[in-house]
Amino acid sequence: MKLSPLSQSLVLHFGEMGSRWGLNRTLGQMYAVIVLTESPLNADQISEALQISRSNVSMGLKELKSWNLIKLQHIPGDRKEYFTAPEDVWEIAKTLLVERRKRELDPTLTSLRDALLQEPSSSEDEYAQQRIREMHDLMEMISSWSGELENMSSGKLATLLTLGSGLSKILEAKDRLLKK
Amino acid sequence: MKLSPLSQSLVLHFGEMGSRWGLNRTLGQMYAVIVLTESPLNADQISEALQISRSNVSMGLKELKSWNLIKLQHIPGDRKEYFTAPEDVWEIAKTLLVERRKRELDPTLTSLRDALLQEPSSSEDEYAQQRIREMHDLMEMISSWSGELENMSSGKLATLLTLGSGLSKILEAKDRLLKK
DNA sequence: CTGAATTTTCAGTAATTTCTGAAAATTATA
DNA sequence: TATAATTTTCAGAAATTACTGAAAATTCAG
Repeated sequence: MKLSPLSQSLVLHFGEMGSRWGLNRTLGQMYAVIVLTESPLNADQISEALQISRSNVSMGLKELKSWNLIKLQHIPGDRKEYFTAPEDVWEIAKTLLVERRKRELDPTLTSLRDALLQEPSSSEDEYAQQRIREMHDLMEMISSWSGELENMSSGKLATLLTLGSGLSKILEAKDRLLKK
Repeated sequence: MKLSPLSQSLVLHFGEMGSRWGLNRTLGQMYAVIVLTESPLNADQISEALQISRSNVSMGLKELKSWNLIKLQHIPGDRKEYFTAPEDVWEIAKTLLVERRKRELDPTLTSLRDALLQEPSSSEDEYAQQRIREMHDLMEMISSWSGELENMSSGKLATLLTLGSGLSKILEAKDRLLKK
């Protein structure tokens, strides 16, 4: 499978961004190819399109599965496994949110909680625990809020995101609103 | 400067998380020490606390400055430069949001826009552009929404985050609410 | 200015991460 | 159940990233 110049350039860009997104270059490239191609792809096609080894593709697919970013499909009469991305980009975004929360927030929340259970052994420790408490409360809020978003329908998410500056106004009015 | 067991264990944790947060181990550790210590720290103290070379600290501080995560202070009678983290963890969170948007979203938005300007040269390209359009619109929304958050006061942000399941209710009522 | 204190830079090295090919494991058809 | 197709694993190699010490640059008190 050969990529068109259009896809090629985006695939390269996703590769460069991959590491910034908590993936890595190959994973970024692989996902770009899968997202941009309408038909389901098998490992050999990905390997050829990106000029990387079959085994590398296998490892990459394993990782993309662990991120829940790809869907496995079977094509009648073909023993190979084929993969697609979800059709709805909102779904993809929500999945990324879930997974990044799991990887970037949850372990730290645990760690902060542990630290709060320790007995402070000096005034320095007391200060540290105070900051730990603040970080913990903040991350807890972000975490539960992100859980909230994860359970919203794409439509509702879109509504929320398009509010723009309306958001502030709504917040000002929220007490009035929630009383009912 | 020697770290207490309490700080030590969190510093190690932040080090491990560093790379997942788009920093790296040393940067994560450095920031943990700075956040958890009440008094401003100079490069030598950080170097000693983390057992890393002075030059490594220098590079790390440069990077933390580029992230706007630390504040430079001068102590009367001392020529060294001292650093602290913002007192308000919400400020830190907002800064992280700004910087990650700049690094993780903005370049891709540019790239997606470029791709949309290309002339599709096949039906495959047309499909690709359709997905690119969806990704672009989504990322644009997230980007401008995050800009919205960046300009909110900590208090308002806290209100928003504590809404929890109230969020959905508010969204349902928003049309009614915004008419006024 | 001068020079001591401090910070920054950077080439080389060390550590980590990613990638490959070969072999092992799994799967599914006949 | 045997075997051919396919996927996965993994040890070593390659590539990338991070770290160090020495030297250069900067800063500032006298």
